[in-house]
Amino acid sequence: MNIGEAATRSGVSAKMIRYYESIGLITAPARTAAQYRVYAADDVHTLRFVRRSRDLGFSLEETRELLALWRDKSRASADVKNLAMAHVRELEEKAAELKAMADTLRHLATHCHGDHRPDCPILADFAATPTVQAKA
Amino acid sequence: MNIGEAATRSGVSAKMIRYYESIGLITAPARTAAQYRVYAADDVHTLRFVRRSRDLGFSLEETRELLALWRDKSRASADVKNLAMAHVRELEEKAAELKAMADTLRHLATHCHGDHRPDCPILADFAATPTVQAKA
DNA sequence: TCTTGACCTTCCCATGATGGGAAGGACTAT
DNA sequence: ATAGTCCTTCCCATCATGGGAAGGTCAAGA
Repeated sequence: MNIGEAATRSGVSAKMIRYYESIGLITAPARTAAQYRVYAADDVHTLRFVRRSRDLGFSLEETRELLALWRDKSRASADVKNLAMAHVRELEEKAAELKAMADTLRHLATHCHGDHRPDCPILADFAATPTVQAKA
Repeated sequence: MNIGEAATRSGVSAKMIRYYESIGLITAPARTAAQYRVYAADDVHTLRFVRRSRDLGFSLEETRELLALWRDKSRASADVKNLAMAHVRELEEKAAELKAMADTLRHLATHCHGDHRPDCPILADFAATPTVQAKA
């Protein structure tokens, strides 16, 4: 099958398939005489794996590791679990960070009338001279 | 004061100050005969405003709007509040998305022994042929 | 006065993951 | 044969930030 069909079947755009190939995430497929890439069903399987990994927020480098583990039939499940749990912690940290930003803003907005008057504690806070604060 | 001092005082790197100027987020300051940028205390104030906005997750374009509102002494607080609340929703959506990813992964990891054996439901899930699923 | 070191300037490049689009060749159905 | 849809490679853009080179400037100390 051509790249278009592989894209449709895997949910990975043709553009991305070529990119993944260029960075060595997936192996280069065979080509027709006219240089068209030719994919097998198994390649679609791999692309779906990548898609799932990306959907769960793994970076391409992490996905590369997961692919290696997937292909290594003798891998230890501990390696996979460690990678996954490290990622879970990253995701949760990031989520907590966003949540904290949202809470701060929501709090400021609570005290903002939200009418035609110019007075607004949100801007007042932004403009306030801050005490030294660390950046996450 | 020179750009280095403005950077230290505002918490915005010199690199970023120049960049913000180049995209018109902040106005170009006066220059010495040797082309050194010269900042006033008020400029540091503006930079701090930008910094605070960025720390709360506003994009540079949103920050541009907030700056305009800040400078417009006759703004309606409703405009500020709307912008802030729209951003709060974005942040909360994003946070929920990350949390969902983390939950899914944590769930998969729960059923993974995490020992020397190769068997691991995490990879098994990744490799499973998915039913059609929408991407967020 | 000269030197040194810390500052400043502009310019280019890199990141991560993705998309847009141009120019040109290949294939398919009418 | 012709149109339309696919494919190819190549370059550019995004978003916000940092790294670093090459070269000019300034202040302090010998």
